[in-house]
Amino acid sequence: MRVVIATCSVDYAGRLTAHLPLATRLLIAKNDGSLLIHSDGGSYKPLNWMSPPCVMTTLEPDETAQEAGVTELWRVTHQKTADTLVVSIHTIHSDIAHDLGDDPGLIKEGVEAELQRLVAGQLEAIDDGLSLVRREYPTAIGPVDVLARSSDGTAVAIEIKRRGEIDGVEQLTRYRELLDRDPHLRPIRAVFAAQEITPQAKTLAADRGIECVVLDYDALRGAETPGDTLF
Amino acid sequence: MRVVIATCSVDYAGRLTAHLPLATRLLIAKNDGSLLIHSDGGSYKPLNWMSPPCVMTTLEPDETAQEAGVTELWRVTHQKTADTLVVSIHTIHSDIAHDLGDDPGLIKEGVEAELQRLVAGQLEAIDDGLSLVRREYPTAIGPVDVLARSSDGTAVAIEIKRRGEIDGVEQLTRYRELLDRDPHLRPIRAVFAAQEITPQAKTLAADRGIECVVLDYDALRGAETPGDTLF
DNA sequence: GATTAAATTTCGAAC
DNA sequence: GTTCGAAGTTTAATC
Repeated sequence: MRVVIATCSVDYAGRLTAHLPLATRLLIAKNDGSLLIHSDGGSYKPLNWMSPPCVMTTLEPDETAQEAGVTELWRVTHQKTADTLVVSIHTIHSDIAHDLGDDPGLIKEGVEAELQRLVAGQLEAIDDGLSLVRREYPTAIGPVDVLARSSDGTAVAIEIKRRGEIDGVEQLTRYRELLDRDPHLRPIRAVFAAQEITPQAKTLAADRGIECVVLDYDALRGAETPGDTLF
Repeated sequence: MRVVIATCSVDYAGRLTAHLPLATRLLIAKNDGSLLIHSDGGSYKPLNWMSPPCVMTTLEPDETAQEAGVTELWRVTHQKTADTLVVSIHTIHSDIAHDLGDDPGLIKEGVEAELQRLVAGQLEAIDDGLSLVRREYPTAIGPVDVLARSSDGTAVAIEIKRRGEIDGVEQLTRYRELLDRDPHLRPIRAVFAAQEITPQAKTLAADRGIECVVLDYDALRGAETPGDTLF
């Protein structure tokens, strides 16, 4: 990896055409040929970048460019897509190279899968009297997160999201439509459960006759007893 | 901005819980307190990060940590959400600081808005005999990209995407449903236009009686005459 | 390999 | 300030 702080301008041509005016920025050249251009702000997204697989070549600026103050030209190209990124470097303030080696990678937990597992084990968080039929209940267009039965025997399709948005309601609507064709399941009750639900999603759900439940992750986690994980 | 190459392990607790085992990585501390942790691979997304607004503090490792080889501890916290990122540094290989100043920002062109403008000006790319009613035709749930009329007077709702996926078909379906309630427009013909359309989106569109058109961006751009931009 | 859904998404605009 | 859709999205899972 090579890390450079330089005053430069940047041009990109690919999915779109973009230009960065002359300024001082952080350039990160990774071993796979990819390049990131960061400013001292914004979030983790670079101002501009080139994704691997790609190749970086350093070239001499032509006379016109030299007169404009360009001392070095970096050209990064993606062979397949013909995307090209050109960095016109005026001044290099710092230039560091270091071999990082492979990274063991991120170990994470606590995402949607766990939320689904928690809800499946504590259906009372959705409604009283529900019993689990199965998680990831298959349909022609993909599995429903949870299928359950109410105490009166009605089938309940539950879609679980971390953030409930309009797309999730659409997804659940499609599942319900398919499940409703099964005479053993019809009529389906549909529940949209998420840690947070946008107002628009709530409105659409209400319009479609879909119930909304806001989940409390900490409460679900806290209520889980060690024994629950055995089932 | 401070740029450090260090052998470290990282722990994050917030939306999820995550851990990075000991390895050599690039640490970028931006002026707004945010921190990025990059490996020598992957795309532009860091292995781990903390988004602004947040505060970074450097602390002395306790005795246990020191015995484990930790020479420095960085704690980055987000006040509102209580997210916390802790970097346990064992060895610093490089440590650079540089004031970058504000960035003028990216100038870009060629995104969906332009695609919409091009199609509105060249409705023959959709079908022969169409005439523009208006772009961004308003409905209760948001504007339809383009509303046009066929030569026989039928209203045509056109949804334009760069990449046509199932969501776009759902969106267009909702628009058509609403527009169909207007006696001056009914019955609505719906067209889903995109540079690429996924098979599943095509299938759903066909099932809903929505036409699909694959757009050729370069052709649209090339066919545009200077005069067209006046209208 | 293609496709789909999720992301600690981020980013920008409209309301 | 919220909310919502788009992104040169990226990434992981699934077919």
